[in-house]
Amino acid sequence: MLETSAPMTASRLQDRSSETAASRDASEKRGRKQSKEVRRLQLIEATIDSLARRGYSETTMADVADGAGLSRGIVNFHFESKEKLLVATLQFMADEYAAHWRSALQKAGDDPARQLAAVVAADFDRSICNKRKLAAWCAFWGEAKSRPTYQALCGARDAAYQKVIIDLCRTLKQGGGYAYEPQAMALALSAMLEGLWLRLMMGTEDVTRESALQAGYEFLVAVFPRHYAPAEPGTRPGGKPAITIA
Amino acid sequence: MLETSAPMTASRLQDRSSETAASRDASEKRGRKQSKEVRRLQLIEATIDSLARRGYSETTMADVADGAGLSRGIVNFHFESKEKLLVATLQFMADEYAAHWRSALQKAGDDPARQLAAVVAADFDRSICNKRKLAAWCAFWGEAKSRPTYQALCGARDAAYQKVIIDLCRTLKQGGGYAYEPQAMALALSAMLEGLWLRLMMGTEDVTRESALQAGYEFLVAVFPRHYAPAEPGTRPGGKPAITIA
DNA sequence: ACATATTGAATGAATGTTCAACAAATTCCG
DNA sequence: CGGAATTTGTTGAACATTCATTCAATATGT
Repeated sequence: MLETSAPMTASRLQDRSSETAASRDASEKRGRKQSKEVRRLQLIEATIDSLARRGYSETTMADVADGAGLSRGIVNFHFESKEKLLVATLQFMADEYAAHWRSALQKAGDDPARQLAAVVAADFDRSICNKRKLAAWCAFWGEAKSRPTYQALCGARDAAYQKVIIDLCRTLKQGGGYAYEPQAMALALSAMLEGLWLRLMMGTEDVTRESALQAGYEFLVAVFPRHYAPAEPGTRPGGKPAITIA
Repeated sequence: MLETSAPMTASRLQDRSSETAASRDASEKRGRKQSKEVRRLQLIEATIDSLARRGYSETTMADVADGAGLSRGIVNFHFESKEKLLVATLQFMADEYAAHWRSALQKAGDDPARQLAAVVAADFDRSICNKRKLAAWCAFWGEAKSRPTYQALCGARDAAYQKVIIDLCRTLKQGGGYAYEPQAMALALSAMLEGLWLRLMMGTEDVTRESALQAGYEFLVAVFPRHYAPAEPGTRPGGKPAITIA
């Protein structure tokens, strides 16, 4: 359950002398101008890999370089230092996450109930929510308290995200006559999503992406009963987990 | 907001030559048999301090020894290695956490609604929920994926905890005629608690122990409306956050 | 030819571990 | 009881290892 989305991981487990998927995509053909940016991405991907496989404290420059199939000194050429490589990696993940939920929000149309459900579902999308990425996020979380730079980037669910969730909760409250404080409800919701990520990363128990999303939906159904209803439980052989927008 | 609970922290910020609080408690008087265990605790406290202040990756044996006001080689005498010191520290925190929620559960009496509220409240007790401890937990989380030993100990809310929460949710469901799956609801609840810890640790936004507990209570009120009701919002100058057991 | 990208060995700093010497407490024995 | 003998706890310097960084040499593309 919860397989990784990147093809790199598998190949790197067996042999580091063979070229990585990312390097195959990148190399040859390209001009230098382009290649420079591609190299950075390649190294960032290798960093995420290493974070997921070895953890923050055992991620070394050599490991990243090997993972990318390049030489030792290369990282200090493209990124100035290890610290800057890690910041760039975190920035990359934060940008990717933000783009993802914004896109989901937009695709959901104008109905606030549908929008909120879409943002919740987006959190458990394969492209965002896989062992590799979650492990990397968690690695940064663990170092965030003692590093202001990380702290600023580390909230995937940042101030802008929080504002959107609060506004959606407020809108639903007005439209459904609920009693709750939107602020507190939004905090509870986003904290739960983050907590579910943590559980998924840990991999203990039998929590899967599906059961995590299910828990997220149950939350919505319970808190906003006039906007959501559980889909009939019998009829979902393998399709999307169940929720219905009223 | 969210001050640390241990007296050691303050003294260590100014001067490491002066004896630490913990060492003052421990030293003199005691026989060796006793002192050995006390030393271990002293070093474990210093480890938690270092994890909170520097993060996992920058916590060094020298820093722990200095923090405890002892010499460099001492840690390898009481614990065999750095790895074992860290495992012992994590074990200590896990035991402490488990003892805390079990105690809260027992004190809550026989009413399941009161029990569940008590377990939620216990999570935000000063003795458990302070910057120092939360930062240390998070430091371990960040390394847990790549270390099976950590992974086993790292779920503060472990299998036993989860079972209790599920059972309480099931009992409430039967007594109140709710529609939710107890398993999923318990997952949502405990994930939210963990997520709130994470937010508190990050210290971003204006999340405090009080507002986090408030969010936890709002969850209970929303999900189990026949068992909980929000206390009247106007009347709490500084007392416990508001919830009423029906 | 020139600029840019890449290599890999050399370097130096940081850090976990070891250990011989030392201190303190406990036991042994006259 | 009192002073050696012994066990236990502690120190700090020495050691070996790991790792980020540097840089002269080389390769590649313009």
